[in-house]
Amino acid sequence: MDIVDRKIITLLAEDARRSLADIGNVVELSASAVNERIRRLTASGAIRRITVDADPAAFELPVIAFVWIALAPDADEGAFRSYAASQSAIAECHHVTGPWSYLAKVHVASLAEIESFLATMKQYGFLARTETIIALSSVVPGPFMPKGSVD
Amino acid sequence: MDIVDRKIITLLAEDARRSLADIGNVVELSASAVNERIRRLTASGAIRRITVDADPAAFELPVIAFVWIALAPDADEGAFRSYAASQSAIAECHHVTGPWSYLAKVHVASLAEIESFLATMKQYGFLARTETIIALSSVVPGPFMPKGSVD
DNA sequence: CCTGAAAAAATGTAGGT
DNA sequence: ACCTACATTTTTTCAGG
Repeated sequence: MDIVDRKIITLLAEDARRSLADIGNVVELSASAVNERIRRLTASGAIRRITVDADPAAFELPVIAFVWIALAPDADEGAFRSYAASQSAIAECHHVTGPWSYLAKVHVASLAEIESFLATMKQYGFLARTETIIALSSVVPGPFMPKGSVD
Repeated sequence: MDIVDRKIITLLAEDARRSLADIGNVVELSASAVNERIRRLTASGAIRRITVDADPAAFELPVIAFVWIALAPDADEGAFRSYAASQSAIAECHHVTGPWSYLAKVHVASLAEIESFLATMKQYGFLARTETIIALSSVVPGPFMPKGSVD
């Protein structure tokens, strides 16, 4: 990962459909050299995947919420993790410092859906306590990638 | 936005380099029809951009932090918003319900860098109080897109 | 809004520094 | 590692239903 690799990834982050020739013009390399670098960056895992940033509103998921989670003392941590990974509503979930165990970022259709989302997790026996914060607007929106629902 | 459009975007979210013919096979349309749908979805804003999900570690930004921000009573809200948008460390920033005004997700190289990040915002006169939560690990990682630094 | 085929463009590969 | 040239694949355009 040299400075050119970083530049290439940053250009792709702006627009991953730029041609290799275009990118080559910016970083002063041939299209093949850029291609080979992208291949290496992908193989090494520096590039995880080429993806799409979509509008949550188009998926009728206009509500972003951050949910603090304190896991039930007897909760199966492994089960919680695979549950979180499988839920299409959960865009991110981190184990965090501070008084709560996890922080999840969720995309939902409505406030009512947050309630049923929490109720389901409660039924699974995962939750001790939660606290939900709603995003009213986004100064810096952050990307949205619809997950295929794993039902 | 019908069910086919959603399926196309979801497929692109998994791997935006799939060929139109491939996608067409899945949704049972010709490559041209898929192309035309993607064109429309992009024009309407349902697709914001094709981008890359990168590994923060490759950019030497292994630390994810969530910073709760209470804006100083006399802070220029507009200035804060454009500052937040310009900072490459800030991956997301939302105006939120609850006791804090904003929640920012930041990517940094080290804990020390969080300190200087907060110090800079304090110098600009934006901050009244902040609270920082560190992600210890990520159950569901969430994508990382390097922003070009606007210095 | 779709198909199918032709044209244009981008990507992947080979051989030579 | 990179370049140029070429083969292959993909994307884009367009006539027609």
